[in-house]
Amino acid sequence: MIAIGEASRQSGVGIETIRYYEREGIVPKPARAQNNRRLYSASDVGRLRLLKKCRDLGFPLSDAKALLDLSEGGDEDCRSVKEMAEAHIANVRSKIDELKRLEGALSELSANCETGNVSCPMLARLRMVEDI
Amino acid sequence: MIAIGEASRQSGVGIETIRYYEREGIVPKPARAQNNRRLYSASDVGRLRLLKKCRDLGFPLSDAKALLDLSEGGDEDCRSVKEMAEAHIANVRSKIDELKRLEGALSELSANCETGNVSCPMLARLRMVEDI
DNA sequence: CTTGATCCTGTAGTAACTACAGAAGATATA
DNA sequence: TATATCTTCTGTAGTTACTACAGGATCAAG
Repeated sequence: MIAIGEASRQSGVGIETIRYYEREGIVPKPARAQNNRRLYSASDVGRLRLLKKCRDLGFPLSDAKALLDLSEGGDEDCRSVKEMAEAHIANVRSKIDELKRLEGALSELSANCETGNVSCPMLARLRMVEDI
Repeated sequence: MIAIGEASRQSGVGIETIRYYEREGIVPKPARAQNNRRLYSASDVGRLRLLKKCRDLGFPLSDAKALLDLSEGGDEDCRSVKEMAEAHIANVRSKIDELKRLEGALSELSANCETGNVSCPMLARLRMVEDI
């Protein structure tokens, strides 16, 4: 059983975030030592690591929690996992598209901007762009 | 001079958001009718549209405000505009990369998940992934 | 025994909105 | 004219997912 700092190091989840997950009921309340400090087991750390991975993959915390619950439940309903993942993939793809268009628009704007100009043509363009 | 609902329609900025921008000092306080309702001019709407564009391009509100101020100021300092845009482009590019890796990881996970399975292999994988 | 690291609880702040509640005025229809 | 439905007003609180204190207790090392 390890303290919260070590659990944070091993899981990659910040100390304050671990306590926040506990407050929100995302993870169960951990054991406590006589001195009232939180004590984490290997499986507690495992839970935190799974949460971290889901969050890094961009799942909202609510989905991450659902995934965690499924993974605890034993009778994991594969369909809902797959559905969640696929909805999320679609999401990610449209975000990529959006950002690509954005990148194009921005670099075009920036290219037209000669450093040193007093009246900035980039702002002028910005005022007119319709096709973002 | 138009009411806030019409200004919202013409600018694409939500009514509550317009009032929020006003509270935060992002846009100047508009004129008021005798009945105390806000009245917007064409240039008020123009300001809102510029803000909308900046926000759609992903600039944080603080940058959007700076851009707006520059565009009002007449003596627009082109350099700071260009710098802002370029910092933002770098940002956008790294976000795209991140999302692409993410998309790969997710679709690999999802592909390994046969709908109907009781014990979901995707969750098993999720528990092990290191290379996000 | 003192220093510094770690931990505790509880509260408040962050970004950028969004969503009410409750009241007043405006517009359209019967 | 009465009624009903919109739109707007102010002010406050909620959202997401943390992050940052403040003020105090405890622990480990020298």
